[in-house]
Amino acid sequence: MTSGTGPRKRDTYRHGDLRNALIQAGLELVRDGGLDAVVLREVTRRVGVVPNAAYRHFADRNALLRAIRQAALGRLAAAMEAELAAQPPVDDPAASARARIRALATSYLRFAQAEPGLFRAAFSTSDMADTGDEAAGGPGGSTAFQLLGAALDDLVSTGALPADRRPDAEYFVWSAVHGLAVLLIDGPLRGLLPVQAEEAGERLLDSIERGI
Amino acid sequence: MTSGTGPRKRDTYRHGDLRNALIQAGLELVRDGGLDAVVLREVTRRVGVVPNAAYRHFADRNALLRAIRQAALGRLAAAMEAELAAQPPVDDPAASARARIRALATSYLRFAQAEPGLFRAAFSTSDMADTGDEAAGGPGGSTAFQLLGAALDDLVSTGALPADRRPDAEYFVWSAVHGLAVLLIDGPLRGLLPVQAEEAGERLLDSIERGI
DNA sequence: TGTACATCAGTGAACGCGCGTTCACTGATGTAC
DNA sequence: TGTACATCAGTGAACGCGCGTTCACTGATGTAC
Repeated sequence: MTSGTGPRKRDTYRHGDLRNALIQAGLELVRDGGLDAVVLREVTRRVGVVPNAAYRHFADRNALLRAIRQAALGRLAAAMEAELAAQPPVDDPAASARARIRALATSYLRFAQAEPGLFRAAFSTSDMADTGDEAAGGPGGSTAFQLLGAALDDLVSTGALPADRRPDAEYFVWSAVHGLAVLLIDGPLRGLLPVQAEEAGERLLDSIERGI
Repeated sequence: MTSGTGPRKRDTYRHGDLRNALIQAGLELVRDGGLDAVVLREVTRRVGVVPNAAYRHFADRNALLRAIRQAALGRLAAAMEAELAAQPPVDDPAASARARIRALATSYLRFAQAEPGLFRAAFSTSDMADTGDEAAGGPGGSTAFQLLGAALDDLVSTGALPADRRPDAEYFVWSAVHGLAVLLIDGPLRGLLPVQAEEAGERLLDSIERGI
């Protein structure tokens, strides 16, 4: 056992990857306390570094907050990409595109339920005078929105969706899915079991496919 | 002109309605700073009262925060009720129920755009260890959700919506509308003019009616 | 109508606290010769 | 391979600040007689 819980002991004077370590510790705090819980001193404490060491890597607390939020967005995108990659191949290209949309929505909802703290932080704005920084993508580099847009494009190119209904369809789909996610974690549907949530997601997707 | 800006001068020793005044001042702070901006000392400062006076009316800062959040929810519900009341009468009862749903959705989206601070606060949860208090209604006493449910019920009773599609329909409708609201104030659709937002709302409602 | 009194809303002063940020520093690391 | 040196990541100490909350108080108001 080389490391327990609590602040890690460094054997080197330099940390090596402090910037990243601070973000990870920040995510941990966000997980069960929201962005408000990201107290600069507590973040550095967890990493086992003196408070002002953070200033080597972030201009101020706000910059750290922004980086953490971006990281949360990145995790969401990564979860969606992973689900997409795990999808079994489907012969019919139209069915494939439809399945991808369902996979994206499902993983979105699952992430929200599994990581409500990160999910909320990813979409929180009231803090950090939001200097319009863009959403972070996953390892593949695509944001959640872009993944959805691509799947909808395929739906059109396979003829499964009339081209005149394509414009802005991602806004409708994303709105519905995001709205359900909010209901599930903070609204009247909070407390639903994962299975029930999955089912609610399926029914929502039926409605979406009808409505699109 | 009996009162200017800044802390009000009281002519009586007692305030008379301090509890309510604190909530109103809190809403003002929330409007452009989010719930984080609701600093107990600042709230009392604005009302022209000493900080600890707040403790006559709220157990602690968190209780004040909860009351403010409830008030924000109440304002939303009130806006929706008002829009409903302003609706011209329609002969066909099915058309009337549909119109009411559109009116509710429209006012919801309008409120989000006009009062993003209050809207976010109304649905924020990360703060204040949320001891499951229920959503506040408008003057009529109904919450946003209940108003929507009633309109959907009417859609069924007029035969415009098959009864087997009724269950949980409000979740779908609310999800989509709430999701769009979030897109409009914090997402990629932020910055849309009110007219454009109105149009996006209309198109979303077309999709919803198709999908429901 | 007048007086005595209890209530309790708001006062005034103070507390300890942890925060974000600044400064001048130190010493491990990587590079040039 | 060995030495001198510049870099700059992390240190240590300190700052001023405004916060939430507590305490014992005061005096306007409403009520009982």
